[in-house]
Amino acid sequence: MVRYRAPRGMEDILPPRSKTMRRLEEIARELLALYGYDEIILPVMEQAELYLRSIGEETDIVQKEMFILEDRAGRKLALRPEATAGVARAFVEHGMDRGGLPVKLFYVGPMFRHERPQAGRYRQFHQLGVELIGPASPEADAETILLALHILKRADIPVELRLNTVGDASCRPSYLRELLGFLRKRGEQLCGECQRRIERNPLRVLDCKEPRCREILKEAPLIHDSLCAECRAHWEELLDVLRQQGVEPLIDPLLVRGLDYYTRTVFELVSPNLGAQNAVAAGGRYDYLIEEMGGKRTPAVGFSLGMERALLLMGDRDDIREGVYVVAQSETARRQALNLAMELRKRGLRAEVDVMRRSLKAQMREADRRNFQYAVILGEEELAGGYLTLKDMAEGVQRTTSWDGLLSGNFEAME
RNA sequence: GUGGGGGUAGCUCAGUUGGCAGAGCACAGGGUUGUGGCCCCUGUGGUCGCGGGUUCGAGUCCCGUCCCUCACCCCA
Repeated sequence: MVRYRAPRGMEDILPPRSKTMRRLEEIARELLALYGYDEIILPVMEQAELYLRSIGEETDIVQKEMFILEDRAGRKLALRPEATAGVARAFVEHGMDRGGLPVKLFYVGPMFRHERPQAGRYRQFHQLGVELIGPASPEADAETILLALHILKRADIPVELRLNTVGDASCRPSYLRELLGFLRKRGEQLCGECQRRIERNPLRVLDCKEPRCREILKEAPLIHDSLCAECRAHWEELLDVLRQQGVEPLIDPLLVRGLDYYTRTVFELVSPNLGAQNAVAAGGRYDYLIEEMGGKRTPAVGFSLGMERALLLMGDRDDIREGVYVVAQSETARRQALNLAMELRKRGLRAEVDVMRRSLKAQMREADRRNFQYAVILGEEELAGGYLTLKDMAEGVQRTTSWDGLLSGNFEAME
């Protein structure tokens, strides 16, 4: 009987999954270096108000999904539901613009949302995210999208790019008025949830999945018809740059993201193999967030990638045969086996010895099961004769060798 | 928060009309005194999610509860 369980929605990531997760992270880190991003390591908690201000008070994340706790002084802290707000806060707090723009940052780590767990959705999950702070250009949007695509491609995860624009402060308000007018007129026919959303967050009505809502929304005014000249130009240039890079986005005029801070570009990288939670990575532009955090008006764009979701689409790689398992037959041999293993390790080789005090046969089995390339046998005969037996575990052949020969890396001359 | 499907060995799952709790895999030991994989034998391992009820008897029927899972909502 199990006495304790991991908290609901919080998963233990065991080997070999943990290895695969590390592999994904390494792939990303490698590319991030090539694109010129440096890591920022943030606290996993922030003052709760930070999220109200940045993500939006009416969003579900803030309304019902935050883990909130009080410190001893009575300050309300929230476990971070996402990291962009924290990056923006740190950027402002440390005056990071003083070293010149752009500032290119990435982060990796756990996020927390108190939701009902589901496939690809956890209460603690890991995101790897990128923030490109400073540029207002569509090329910047394109670069972050291309980077996200690049990472996923390297990880062998096929995705589709869904793209939209949500306008900015100069065109969104008038569009919202227009949309609101439409929704109020047709509100009766919408689902109950949408009727509530009309007043609280009308944009969200757009991506309702109810068939009858979708039907009505076909006639809804689209932001694309209301974009200001700047937003339109930005949008078209972005499409242009992406296409030039061989990326054909799926333009989804109804794509709206759940965070209030987005302006202009929003995107999702979705996989058809994920079930309902199909976004592996998502992001967008947030030109006012830094200012909202008390900094100078600084445009920025970024995305975050759900590691668990990516992991769902990655297989665990088979371990390749590697290293030396030192098999010892007698008690005295065990001491020497440990010595040999230590010497091999000092030379940078994977080397292990039996610590379960098991039989030679069991040690051989272990060497095989743990995918060692070689077993070195230190038995009675070897001790007496002052030599070692080296066995190639894949080929099944063995020969004698000397301690020195082994340490000098002389594995190759096997028959 | 709402709905569907599930909780039996470490894992994947059988378990007939209520009648002694099983298989495969994994793990451990062995198969003529040192040698892994294939094969064979043996073994370890279950308060059948938890609590109550019905019954001579409950994994099985009833009630409650917790958890997992999928979907809605929302999102990475």
